[in-house]
Amino acid sequence: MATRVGLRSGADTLDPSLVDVGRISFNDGVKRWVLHVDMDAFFASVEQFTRPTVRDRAVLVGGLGPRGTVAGASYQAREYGARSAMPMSEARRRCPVAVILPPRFRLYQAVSRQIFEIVRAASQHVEQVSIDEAFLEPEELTGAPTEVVRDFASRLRAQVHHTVGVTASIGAGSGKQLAKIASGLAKPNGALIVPPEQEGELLASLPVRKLWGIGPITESKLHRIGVRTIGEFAALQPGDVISLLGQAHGIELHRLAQGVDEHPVAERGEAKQVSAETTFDTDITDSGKLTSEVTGMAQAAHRRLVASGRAARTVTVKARDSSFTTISRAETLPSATSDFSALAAAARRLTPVAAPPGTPVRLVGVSYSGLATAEQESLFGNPADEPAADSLRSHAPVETPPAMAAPGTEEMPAPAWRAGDDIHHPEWGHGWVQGAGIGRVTVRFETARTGSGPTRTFTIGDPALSPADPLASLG
DNA sequence: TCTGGGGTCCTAGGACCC
DNA sequence: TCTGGGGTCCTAGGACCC
Repeated sequence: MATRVGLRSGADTLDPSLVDVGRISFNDGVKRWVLHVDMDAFFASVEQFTRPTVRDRAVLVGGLGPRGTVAGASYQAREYGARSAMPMSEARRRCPVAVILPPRFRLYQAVSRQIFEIVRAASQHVEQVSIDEAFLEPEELTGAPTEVVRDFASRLRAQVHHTVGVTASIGAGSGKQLAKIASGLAKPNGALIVPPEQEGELLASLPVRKLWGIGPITESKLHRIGVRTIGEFAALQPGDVISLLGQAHGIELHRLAQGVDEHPVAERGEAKQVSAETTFDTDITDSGKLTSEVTGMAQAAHRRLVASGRAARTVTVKARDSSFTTISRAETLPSATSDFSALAAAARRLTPVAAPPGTPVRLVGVSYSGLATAEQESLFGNPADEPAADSLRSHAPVETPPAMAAPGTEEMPAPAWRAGDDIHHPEWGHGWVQGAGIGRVTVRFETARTGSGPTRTFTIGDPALSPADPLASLG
């Protein structure tokens, strides 16, 4: 059947449902197909691809400190019960054989960019949701039968895998909600195209938690009144939904549960906020230390603010105490600025308000919002607010970043290699640190293109070893 | 086993203006 | 002097997502 698509010969064989294929039409109830592309265990998969030795092994990507959590777990690690967002200590307990690797976000970003180039080439309408997820609404699929969508999805998956070396799963349905649910069900390395006539049944049988927008709190509210499936939720009276979940949120979720989902696939705008935060290995009480950490976060967020060519009007400082209570305090400036000293000064003013002196603090963060483009800053900024010397000051670091202020290192030591670090050796090429023991470091020399490579052990201070760019591990 | 870091959107209340 | 209603801006917190 599908092979006849587009053929115009033999008028008697024309099937109206096929004639529409490939025609651009967004009108009159012709069924739209929304696809959701989701990379499988993205961070862990990129690690497995670029470090062939761990390709078939349990891999946990995440913070190595005492308060680290799992950012990515390979499917092998998931078999042991390790999961994303789980404390790393718990994940290691469940999966002692796992290889633990610190995240290499720049590498994931680079791979992500390649993936979405492919995706954008396949569809005019793309909405990137995160580093590893996107919705598509390819015009050529409007009104297409299921098999045509299936072919499209399998070509796209093959292309992604061939180009970047990691697998994607794809779900498709009449709206974003169903496409997302379908991709989840298709994982790993699969595709699920939900025909229109099966959507209702599929949706109704799923637990409410699967609905996009229902988290642990809303789930337990629904459980309390005996509602466990999306079908049961859909059957509630609108009045009951509103009193339980609120007007806006409740009604929107209720419509989704009933299969009403007309959200367009649309590219997202620029970020509305830029932030940086850090959790300390042990709580901080010293206010001087706290202020310097806040300044460090102000600087980290400022780097990305400037990189995006923007200026901010509102500065927010967030502090979380030892009881996990989070307090935020904000200050809005007269006009948007990208001047570091002005932003950092506001952050420092807010610090004692968010974290009264003496409070044991486990996390601090700085966020910039009320963002304007840098041009808007110069257009609307009030010159009287900014002394002439400001342009000079803005380039001078206000304080030494905390990392460089670490004491007890008077003799300049060799680089402290950590497991997972990228390394270059003039003879052996690109490698990564498998282990760093007393005075020694073991390096595995391999990239995505080499296959599993050899290991060599060096003394820590070996001058032939130098830090390498993670992107080099793509080979 | 105590709970990361980057975001988005919504709500509610107070200040302020008309 | 009191009342009130609408609109906007700002702040703080919470739920949710990956």
